[in-house]
Amino acid sequence: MADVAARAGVSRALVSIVMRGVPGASPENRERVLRAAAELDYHPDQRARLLGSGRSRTLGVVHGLHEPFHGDLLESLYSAVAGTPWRLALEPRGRIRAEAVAVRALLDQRVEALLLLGPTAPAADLARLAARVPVVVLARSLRAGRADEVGVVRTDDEAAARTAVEHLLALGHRRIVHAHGGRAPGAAERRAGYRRAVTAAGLVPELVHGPDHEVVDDLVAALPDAVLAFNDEAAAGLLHTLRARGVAVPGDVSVVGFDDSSVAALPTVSLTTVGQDADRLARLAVEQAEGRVEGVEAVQREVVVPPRLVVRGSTRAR
Amino acid sequence: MADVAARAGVSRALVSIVMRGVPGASPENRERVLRAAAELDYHPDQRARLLGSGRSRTLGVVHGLHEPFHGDLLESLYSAVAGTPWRLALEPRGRIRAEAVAVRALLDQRVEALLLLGPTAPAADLARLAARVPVVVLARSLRAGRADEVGVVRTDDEAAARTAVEHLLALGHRRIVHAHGGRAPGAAERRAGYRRAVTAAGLVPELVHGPDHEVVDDLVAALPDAVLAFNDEAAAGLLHTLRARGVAVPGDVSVVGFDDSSVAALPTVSLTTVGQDADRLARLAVEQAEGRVEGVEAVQREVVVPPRLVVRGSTRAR
DNA sequence: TGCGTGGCCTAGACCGCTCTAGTGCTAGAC
DNA sequence: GTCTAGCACTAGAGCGGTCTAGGCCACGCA
Repeated sequence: MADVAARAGVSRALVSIVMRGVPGASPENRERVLRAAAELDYHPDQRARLLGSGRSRTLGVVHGLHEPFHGDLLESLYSAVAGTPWRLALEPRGRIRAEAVAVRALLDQRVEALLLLGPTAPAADLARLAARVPVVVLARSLRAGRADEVGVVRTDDEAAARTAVEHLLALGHRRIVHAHGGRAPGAAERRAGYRRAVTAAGLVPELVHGPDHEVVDDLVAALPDAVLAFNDEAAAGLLHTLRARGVAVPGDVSVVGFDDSSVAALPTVSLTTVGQDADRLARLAVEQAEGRVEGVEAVQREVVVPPRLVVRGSTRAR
Repeated sequence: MADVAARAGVSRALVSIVMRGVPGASPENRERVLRAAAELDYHPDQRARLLGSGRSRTLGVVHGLHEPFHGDLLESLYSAVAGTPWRLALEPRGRIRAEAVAVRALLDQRVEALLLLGPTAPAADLARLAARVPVVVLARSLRAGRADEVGVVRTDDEAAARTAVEHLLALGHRRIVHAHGGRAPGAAERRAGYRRAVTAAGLVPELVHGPDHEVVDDLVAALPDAVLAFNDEAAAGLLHTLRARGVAVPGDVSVVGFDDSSVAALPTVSLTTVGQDADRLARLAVEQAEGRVEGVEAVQREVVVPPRLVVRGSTRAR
């Protein structure tokens, strides 16, 4: 920085002003400083910059290494912070790296808020964490009351199931089976949405747990009009197994998945699915984090985002 | 830090000594400082710490957001740096975030070396980058001479193809077709390995490009003993298509993939595949980066890691 | 002429650490 | 009894920025 100042014939303070892009420098000097910086290939040290200004302007993100949807969310988070003064610091968790380690690393970097993607920690731990730093949880629901200080941004799983059922009903299907996800996150909401939508149509809910061999046997024996799987992996597995047994999809039976993961988009799979709106989730999460950092009063505790139906080749009218 | 020093009744310098875990403090004072730190929930500011010591002790990692294998590599990288003084800084690249942006962000953090996972930049750019900071490329090969300053750690793709062919030969298969990957990274090496191994066994190489519909038609019409696909996705697609057409895998034909990705491990897929040794790649990459940072003379330019055959349910003896 | 006023610029404190160059003290060597 | 060595500890100068307070210099206006 001193070198740039010397070369441009100004003080270090003026270099700082120019590099930050704030008013307070004449056009000539601004130009001169920028040229000197370019010639010396000078780029301000991010760490020093953040240290000097009292704050870090950094949102810490904890994501799972082996969850494809987190990749989508991260992509959307980066576009959500583009153009804002915020930057993102990533710390992954995985098989050998615990969530707590990732959080600790972010706190040691003095991030101003934490964005936790599908956190595994119990609600009580999250509440304790939220007492020290603003926390926004993405892609996981948290019972109200347990952790009121924690912000939540999530997809409306119940609406997602309802949307899927309504799509199938619109195609003329009547007997719609739900292969549910047991105790997986979101599974309960999806079951509820399924039940409600099916019942509302005057039909009877039929639930089976995950598509294992026996379940598939039963399905093949008494083929329903459509199957609503718990997620895309389950749906894809089901789809392949059914086809291997000579059942045409979507000819004989329609299949719907959840998540709009990359599996669903594969040409050989081409799965109709209900996806999460990653862009919107990300944008809302950043806004929520920002609001909490600034101490805005009116920050909602929980924001629920409607899902998006993606129609592909695994569903067809009766 | 001053608060901790005051509470423990020592100087800030001694707190620094204790927090860094270096010798120079009496057991009593060490204990006292640690207790004070715990009571105040004091954790040193990472940025200030790195700023103060001239160096950052940080390896910058650029990874793709939508590449599952990078998740495995990251996991291995974190275990490779555990216990060393190094930390990792992640910057992802994706559809909207260019590799150059990620690299710039890492340089602004003053990382001491760059670990690029499957970089997309041309070799010339990498060479230019390597002139400014030590660079190690993972999971991509780089022609020698083009970028001698760039370190490379990669899997031996040729050996991988050879290993796969030898596995199939050992099972008694004779007519082995390779559905190759065209100009994808590593595809050329895999073709070469396939050709060499097949020819060495006195057989004739048969190459087809990717498993599209016509190719599958041809395969079904004149069923070979085994098919070696270019990667797991292609292999899984092939597997499903063949089964849907009534061809038993591995009963009628064996299928082998590449990469040992998560697809291959799915119970419904259960693909025999040749995988990359992520742990070893990661360890070697960290060592190489470390060597380059320390200016060790004897750093190899390219390190090639042998692949690992993972036998699952898609291959069977004739 | 005197007096704000605002734009441009600089000196220097400060952010929260590390690290060098000491100081003071005890103990062993001669 | 003096020297030296080594240990425990501290003062204070950085690290590379930001930011506050203030200086200087037109310029407009009474």
